[in-house]
Amino acid sequence: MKSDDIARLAGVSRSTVSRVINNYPNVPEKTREKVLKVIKKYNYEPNTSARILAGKANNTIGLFVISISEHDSPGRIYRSTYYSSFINAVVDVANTRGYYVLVHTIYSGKDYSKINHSFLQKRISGGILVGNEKDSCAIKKITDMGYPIAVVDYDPKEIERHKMKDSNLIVVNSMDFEGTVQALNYIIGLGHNDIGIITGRNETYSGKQRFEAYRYVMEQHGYKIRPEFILEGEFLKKKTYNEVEKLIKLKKLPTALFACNDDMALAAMEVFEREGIRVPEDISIIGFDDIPVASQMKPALTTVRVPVDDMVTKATDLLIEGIEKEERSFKSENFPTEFISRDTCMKIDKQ
Amino acid sequence: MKSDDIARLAGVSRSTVSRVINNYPNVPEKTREKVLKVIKKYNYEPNTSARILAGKANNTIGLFVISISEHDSPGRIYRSTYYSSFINAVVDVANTRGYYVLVHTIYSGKDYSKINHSFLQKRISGGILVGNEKDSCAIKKITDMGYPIAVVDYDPKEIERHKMKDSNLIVVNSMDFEGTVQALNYIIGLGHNDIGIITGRNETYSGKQRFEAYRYVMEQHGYKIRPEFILEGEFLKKKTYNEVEKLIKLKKLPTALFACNDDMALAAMEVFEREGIRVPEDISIIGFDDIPVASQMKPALTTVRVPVDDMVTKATDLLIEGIEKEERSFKSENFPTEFISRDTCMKIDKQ
DNA sequence: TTCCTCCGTAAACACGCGTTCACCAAAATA
DNA sequence: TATTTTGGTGAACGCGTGTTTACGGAGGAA
Repeated sequence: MKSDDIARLAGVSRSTVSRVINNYPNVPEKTREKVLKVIKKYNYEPNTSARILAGKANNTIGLFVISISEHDSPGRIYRSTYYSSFINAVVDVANTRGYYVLVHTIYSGKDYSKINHSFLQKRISGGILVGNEKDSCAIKKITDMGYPIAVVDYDPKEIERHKMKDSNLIVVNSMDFEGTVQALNYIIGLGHNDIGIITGRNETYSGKQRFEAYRYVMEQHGYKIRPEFILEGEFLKKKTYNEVEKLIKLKKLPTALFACNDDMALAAMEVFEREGIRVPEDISIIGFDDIPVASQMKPALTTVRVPVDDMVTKATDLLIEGIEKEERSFKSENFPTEFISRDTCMKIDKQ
Repeated sequence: MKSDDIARLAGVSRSTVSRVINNYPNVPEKTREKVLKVIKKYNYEPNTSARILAGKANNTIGLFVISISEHDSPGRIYRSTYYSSFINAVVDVANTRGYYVLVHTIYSGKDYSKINHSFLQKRISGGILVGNEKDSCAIKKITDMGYPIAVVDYDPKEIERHKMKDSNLIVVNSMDFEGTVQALNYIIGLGHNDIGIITGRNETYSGKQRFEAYRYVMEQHGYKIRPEFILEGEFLKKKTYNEVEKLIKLKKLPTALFACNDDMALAAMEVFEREGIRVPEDISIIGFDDIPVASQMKPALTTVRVPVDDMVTKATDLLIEGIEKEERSFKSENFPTEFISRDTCMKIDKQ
């Protein structure tokens, strides 16, 4: 069933059918209804590839996810919850708005050419990705081509640096600096001043923010940052296991540990438990993100909630809106975090 | 950059370029190399839409996921880990084999027409979905069209019933009946005979299997199944909260509870803890799936591991293989489960 | 030398739809 | 009534690539 057939069955020309489908003017109501009836009857829908070839939009957005699955033990793969909910949210929003979602994993900066490729091939008319400053030039290249993309977790400084304020770009962030300050002030309020940190990845805006806020708060209060209390976790559980095991060999442990995400906080708790170090009696822990598990742990993890779902939903919404209105404008949105006090922190004088 | 340009630059005709790209015969080695050099130089790749329109394969598989996000509390969405790892695995495998993945959520049986639609539009050349007997006719329709699909968690009886043994169908299951028997025999070995169950969804093969195995084992041992000990959990946490709250109002509780997935087991544990019922001292609990959290809980959840990642990987592999070899055959694969004993079960005489 | 075969190539058509342009009929105006 | 104006329509072309067909040249056999 193609438009030729519909035209024949409705007794009009193919171009009239096209005009009806695309809601163009210059077609009298009577003719329009006649054509629509035939379309309805045969359940006709124009062929996507042909439409794309003829220059129409493709109703598809690309989702590019950085692959960070960890092989916990042989044969077992741990996939971060963070990115999983990411995909789900995008697909949900896009589907309800009539869009397809093409998911692609990205392994290294080199893979960023895949994004351009998908645009060039007209497979997608918009893209969503998680920011990564290491590849900020790649993003610049994409926006320079005029392709609309939405980036979640991206440094505003990079936007300035690449002069992307007038490109077709959507940036959605969470206010991690403020969130970190709030969490650390809370733990300091409990009497802690030997506070360690498990850092994330510095190529990430959120990773940078959380670390810098840590430094800022410590300096503000005049507390010393011991280099041996800075654990390089890279947002990964595996890395965290190693770092924490190194940490507990020290003579003196920090009284509190701020992990830049929940995955690492949980990993640290595992090691502590194995080694007989009690949380929060011997050491207080704070995480970041508030992944679903955090509340179910024992003790339940004190953390900072990042509204990932809202952020991704917003990013997708703005992207599709921009595509449909054919706007070419820069948009930015910041979501506040929420401090959630649970059971992994304790007053220092009780210890 | 289109094939016309390549032809001109290489000094040949466009059809020669096409023959080179598609590895057809009748093109002398010298010409082939010349053309390949130009293609390489300009980084040319044929336009996908045009290829599809001209009848070529589209290098894309569709992934249709049943949407079962739960709204835990207002503004918070809980998405089952089960389906998340599903998407990740498919995308990983497909991408490494050079395939795109189009993800679509399905809400009801009616949405199954979307699958046919994607095939008709030649957007995809293969599909992967999670089984759901409620819509088994829809799957029949798809296979009847000759479209290759892979189904994870699908009842072999449905295949018989619809006579799909000679269709282009791949079915991948886990051996849940055996897994359940093993788990229940373990708990019975600990002295339990008042064993309750939190059921999954019966439209699901795994849900059916796990429940029937429960009935089978109980009957084998001559233990009575009390209707009030059968909680209808539907694989959902929310539903489980309600059911467990109803359960604990009874005078006599079961001494052990078999949950048809980990999500529900964890939900039950939450309620028990809130109500001061100790696990495993007052009640033993077994889950199913072994989602990553299970091992991190306190007490760590005793469960039956389902190799979801392996299953999905296999399904995707077989699907792509079938597409590329243009085989039209039925294939079925069953993955064994693994019983994992942790800390949520206890001998009955100790209680 | 002549005829036939084989091989490499280019031109032409097909895929299904969007779009432009020119044409014709009907309505409006003079 | 004659002339413009307007509105509706269909023919033709373009999108980029696969495939078929026909043609021309080279090589071998009679």
